[in-house]
Amino acid sequence: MDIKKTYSISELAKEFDVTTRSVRFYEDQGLLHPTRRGQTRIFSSKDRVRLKLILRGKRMGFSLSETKELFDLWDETLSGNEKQLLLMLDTLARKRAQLEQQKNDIAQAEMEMDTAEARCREALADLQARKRKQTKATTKEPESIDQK
Amino acid sequence: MDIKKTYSISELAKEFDVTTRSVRFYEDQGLLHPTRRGQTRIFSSKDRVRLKLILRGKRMGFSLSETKELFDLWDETLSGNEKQLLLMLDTLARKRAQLEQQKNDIAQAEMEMDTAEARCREALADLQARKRKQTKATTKEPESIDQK
DNA sequence: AAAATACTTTACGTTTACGTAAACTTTATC
DNA sequence: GATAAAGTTTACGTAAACGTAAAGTATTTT
Repeated sequence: MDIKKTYSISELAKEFDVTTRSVRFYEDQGLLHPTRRGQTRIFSSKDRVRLKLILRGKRMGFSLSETKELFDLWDETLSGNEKQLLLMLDTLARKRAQLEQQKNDIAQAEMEMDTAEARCREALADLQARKRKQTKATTKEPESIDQK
Repeated sequence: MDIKKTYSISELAKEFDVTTRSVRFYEDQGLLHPTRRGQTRIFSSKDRVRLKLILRGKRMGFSLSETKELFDLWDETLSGNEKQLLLMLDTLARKRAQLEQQKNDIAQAEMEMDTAEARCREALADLQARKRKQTKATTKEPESIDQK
């Protein structure tokens, strides 16, 4: 059970650091389904979870429509007929493959960042060694810690 | 050392499964820097590597301009002054943090997919158990695999 | 009750990452 | 040397994901 049952648009916006405009847009696109009290939107904790999923999806490079497809598929799956269930399993498998690819990409990127960082540190060490030499050579100037 | 020294636009496009339009666009945005023989673009193996990086970046949810920033920063870093080196190290650290976040996101997503899949399989098993019962109960009608 | 605050709809604007078409040139092939 | 294949520029079109402004309503605070 979540702490609260319902949320206003600005509560959600603040919590997840998005604009209310975005939240309304997600509703427009059929990703969120707040009820209304008069005109005012009332978001359920299900909506809250979905917003979290939307944003995670974005960080993972998923488009809104991809995320929507997943939501819709899941909703249909809950209605429980066999075809939907099989379709969902299939989709899950495909998404898993995607995640594997992303993990590979990340691992590669990390390796390259390792070597990039190493090179940077080498170059830095070089520069600083040279600086020390220069300082020794010209002992008269003490402003060796020169920044600007 | 790579197999080849230079590449045509369509070679690269084919190898990485993008359109030539995209490749030209990446050049336009300053991410690739082919030389010319007359009008024709000639891509170096450095360009090839960069194209690979562009596409990986996209899979990881990076925009072209983010990727370009990294390229530019790296080029400047190679010019070797201390400020650039420190800036690069800083940027690398920030990117690492981003990758950590993505790894968390992926781990979360995988967990949720695990439970989703489990539920699917349960539901499927349920349905199939019921089907078997029905078949036993009403042995007279063989059209128990009712679909429509 | 007036003012401030929060929320609403409507609608046009913007950026990103290309697609698509037109009209032309260069290079390879028969 | 014709013709096909691959490449080029120019330029307009488009979908996604909001930003931003306008103009109104509802609620809360003073």
